[in-house]
Amino acid sequence: MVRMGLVRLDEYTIPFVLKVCADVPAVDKGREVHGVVFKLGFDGDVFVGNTLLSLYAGGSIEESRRVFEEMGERDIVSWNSMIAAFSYNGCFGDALVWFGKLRLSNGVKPNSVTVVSVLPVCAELEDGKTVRGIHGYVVKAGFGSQLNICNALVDVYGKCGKIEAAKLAFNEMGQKNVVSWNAVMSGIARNGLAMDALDMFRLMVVAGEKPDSFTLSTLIPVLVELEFFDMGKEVHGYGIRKGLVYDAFVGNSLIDAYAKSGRLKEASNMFHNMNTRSVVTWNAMIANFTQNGLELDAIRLLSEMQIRGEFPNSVTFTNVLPACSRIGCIRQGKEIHAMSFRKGFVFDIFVSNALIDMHAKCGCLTLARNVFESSIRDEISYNTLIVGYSETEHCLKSLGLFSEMGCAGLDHDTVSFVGVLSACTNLTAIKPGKEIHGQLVRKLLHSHLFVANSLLALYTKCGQLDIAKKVFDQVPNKDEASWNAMILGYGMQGELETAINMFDAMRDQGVEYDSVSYIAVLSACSHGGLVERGTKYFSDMLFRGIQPTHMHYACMVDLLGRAGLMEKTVELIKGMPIEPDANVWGAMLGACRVHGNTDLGRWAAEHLFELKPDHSGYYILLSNMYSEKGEWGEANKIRELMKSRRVKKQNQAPPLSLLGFPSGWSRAEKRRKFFAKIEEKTPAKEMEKSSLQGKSKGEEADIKQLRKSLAFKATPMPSFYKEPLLKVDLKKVPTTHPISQIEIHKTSTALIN
DNA sequence: GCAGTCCAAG
Repeated sequence: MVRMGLVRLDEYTIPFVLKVCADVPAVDKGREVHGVVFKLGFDGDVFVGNTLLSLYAGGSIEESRRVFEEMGERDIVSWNSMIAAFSYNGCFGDALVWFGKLRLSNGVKPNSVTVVSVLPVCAELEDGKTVRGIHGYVVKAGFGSQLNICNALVDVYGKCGKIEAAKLAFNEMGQKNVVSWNAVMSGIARNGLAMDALDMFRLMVVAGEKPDSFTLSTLIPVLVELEFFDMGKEVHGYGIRKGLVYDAFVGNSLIDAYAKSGRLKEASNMFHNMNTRSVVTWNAMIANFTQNGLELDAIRLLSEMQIRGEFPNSVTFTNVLPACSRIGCIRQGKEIHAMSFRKGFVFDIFVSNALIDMHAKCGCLTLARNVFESSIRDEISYNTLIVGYSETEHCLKSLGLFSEMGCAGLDHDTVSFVGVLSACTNLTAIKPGKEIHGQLVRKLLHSHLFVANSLLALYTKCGQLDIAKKVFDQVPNKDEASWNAMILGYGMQGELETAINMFDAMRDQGVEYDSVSYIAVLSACSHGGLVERGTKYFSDMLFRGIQPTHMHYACMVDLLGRAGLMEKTVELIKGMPIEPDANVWGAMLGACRVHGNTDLGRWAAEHLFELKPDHSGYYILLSNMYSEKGEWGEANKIRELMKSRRVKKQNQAPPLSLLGFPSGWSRAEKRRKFFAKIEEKTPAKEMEKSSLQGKSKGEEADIKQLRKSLAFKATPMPSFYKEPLLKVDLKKVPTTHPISQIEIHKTSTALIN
């Protein structure tokens, strides 16, 4: 660096020194020189002023502006420097305003440098109108034959969504180079026209232009979009032959392509063979793991990238959060939340939506709501929360959000409808449900498969089989869930013959039975006391290799038990390969009650006392069984037992299994209860424990190790997030039994991707 | 002697 002490500062040396200060950069030294300039009275000189502008271009807009204003005269370089400074500092609006001022000023005219500086600004602001204006100016001013300007025009038109204009500008170019082709292709691709982009690529090859690394990194995502994975492999081969795969962009797109086609190993190979890994590389790899069910590896990679000195960004968090909720790493999820908060990523709508989803999926609806309330919101934010609430006892909030969404000017889509209908189903709220059905018909969405399935769930749950049937008949491509809903509906309504006929019709129509279909038909059989048929269906199911769940066993116990086949029932329970749950024992107890079998009833009840210690109904039922037989002593004993265990008699309906229906809370209900309980006590600990259930020893050790080794430290949630923002407590909603929507939830999972 | 350099990935 130049020692200023040795340099005589005059109007000849000052620009030279200033240039050095700008290049190093040593802005503070430059400021000293600026002082000298001022003192010597050179600040009116255009050339000196321009050098000062270039000194401040990288940082202080205010200083640049002051220099500009204090300049005695300004030339095009001064104006261009100002526009560049605004653009560099992200002040795109100001850059355009100054471009406007320049056009209005007398004497100075924009040149080609101005045009290439302003065009990227238009792209940032997606301001197609201004591009058109600039295009006109380019032609008028005679820059129309400059390749780089035409390329920039094509590019910016594409980025502003003006595809036709981009194509036109491209076609009008007298000569084209590879950049022109790449620009027009990427413009088409980024506007979602993957097929057209591929056609453009073919034309490019026909025209004899050699694809370069830019071409490949545009083309590969296009092939992914079209699911042309084989072609992707060909492109990979071409990249290898031409040495283009060493390009970071190409490598990253290839990782993504292999990940999205489920080729985990190829993606990993790409990752390991890359010599420069950027945050994008890590993100692609994390997405690879999350998408292919290796959630643990996704979370592990988040810490590994930090160990290797790469900082996660908002995309990293968006990709890793779904992994956290899926394997119950709520603590990691919360750490990411805190980290996003510190880094300001919560202001990124993708991150805030992923956070809402993560909290909602983990059952922490209050946290989800807090993020929602303090972020900018789009359709996905609303949908995530609507679906989240619909699986809890606060279903009413789904309805509130659904209408709020409309008031906020956002369009309801199929996910919103599925969510709100699921809430209506849980609430047995037929009236709002019908209104929503009306909206669906107006929007022509009523025969959309997932939506129609939600409608079926609603109408069958509310006992309106006739409407359900009409909806059902209108669905063109019914799936298992559609049939299951109807079978369950008829079964619940007691129209057993119809239920069983539908079950048979289902397969005749070419729709395969799934686990739920058998629950539906078995419950119909048990209603009607059709022991033989039920048993046949059960063995049929085993024969087809469908693993019976607790629900299936509960149905069978109900079926056999009600028919008085106690020995067979006991045999079935004892032979179960899985531990019987409250549904099974509840069905057993119900059967014993019907047949006055206190011995077996006691056996079942004792298991139930263990499994559901707070449930008064079972005690009362057993006690009543004894009193019906006149065994008052035993009856009293049970009442005493209940008292000593401090089980309060609640004003609650008996479990549905005792009413002859295979009961048990739905998955959502179970999850809600589970989370409500642990949220009160030790959220993170219990959550972690539960996420280890059903994992093998190795996996368990892995998860534990991972939790220990995560590179970032847990930070307490800002108190801001702890305060519930919703002060109004909505009326408590009675919980209901959403059995008929077991299949519906599968539509609501892929919200954030 | 001062300003701008086009097209790509998660």
